[in-house]
Amino acid sequence: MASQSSQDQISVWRSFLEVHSAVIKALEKELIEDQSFSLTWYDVLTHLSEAPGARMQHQALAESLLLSRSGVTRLVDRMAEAGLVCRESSPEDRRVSYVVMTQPGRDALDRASPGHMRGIAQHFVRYLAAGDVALLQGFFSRVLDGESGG
Amino acid sequence: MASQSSQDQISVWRSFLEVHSAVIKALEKELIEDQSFSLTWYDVLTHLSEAPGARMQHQALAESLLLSRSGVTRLVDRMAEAGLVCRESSPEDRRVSYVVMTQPGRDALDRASPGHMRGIAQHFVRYLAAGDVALLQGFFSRVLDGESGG
DNA sequence: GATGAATCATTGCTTAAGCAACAATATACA
DNA sequence: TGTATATTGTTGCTTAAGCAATGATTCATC
Repeated sequence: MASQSSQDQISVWRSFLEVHSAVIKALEKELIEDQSFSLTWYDVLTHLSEAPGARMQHQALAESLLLSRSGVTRLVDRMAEAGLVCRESSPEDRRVSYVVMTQPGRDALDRASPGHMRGIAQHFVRYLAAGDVALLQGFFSRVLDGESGG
Repeated sequence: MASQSSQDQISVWRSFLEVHSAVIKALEKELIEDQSFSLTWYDVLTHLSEAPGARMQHQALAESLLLSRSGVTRLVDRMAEAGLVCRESSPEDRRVSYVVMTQPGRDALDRASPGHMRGIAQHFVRYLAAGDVALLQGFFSRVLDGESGG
């Protein structure tokens, strides 16, 4: 039971990185083959679908997606051109503009979702042993709590 | 013990993504502030330092770093310009060129390493509870075995 | 030994992201 | 009220990555 050496811990970190890269690549590939859009687009649609009115400010979207504001501006440009979202300016605060999911956006998400869920199951979830879920979630939550605060 | 719902599993996946993004950003920021180079450069130096003769083919480096060959070509261009690595062509196979760590590269890695290790400890490892290491490593290994094979 | 297929690194082109600077608007406070 | 400060989204510029095509070389098979 000598599994707390510094080497082991670094090794866990490295494996974490490798797993991320491998799984992301597999999922992205599938998503692009099936629906010809990226994981980022999927993320945008998911976040919008969960927001009240399927609408979010650029700022909030950037925070949720962990992207910069300028990144979101261009991302929304592309998705709007593809018809999946549109912009609406706020009457209350004329600086803000909302990103709103369109019906085609909803449809695209509905089409992509089952396959993507299957992909997550196949490339990630299926390797979880009984009891892993709770433990991993605990660990991840501690990281996120600790890192967001400081 | 009802912790195996599909929702929980998806939630673990999402948390995984968030943790990756948050921790990577923190580490990258520190590394750039302290040593003015990126996590990718650090990775290159680490892989080289662990390779026999501190040398690797582009191809092998690309596989280790999970990058494309063209990406590695340009990455090595930049690092060579900074003096941290150099190229050596193989006398046996004149197609291949090795990437070799220089002494400045070694020095840079030695300078960066302690701080980066501290960063990994602070932003990631310190949230590991007793027993998490073995369990996480088990999970990650299963993913990597499964995904590399198919 | 010669020719076709495979492998290695590189290059041109495209895409996507970040930072810093900006303009428009809102808020604070005096 | 008026002026300084902060916030929101956008734009210019830079950086880094991938794909597909290329050239050089090696391998395989006849």
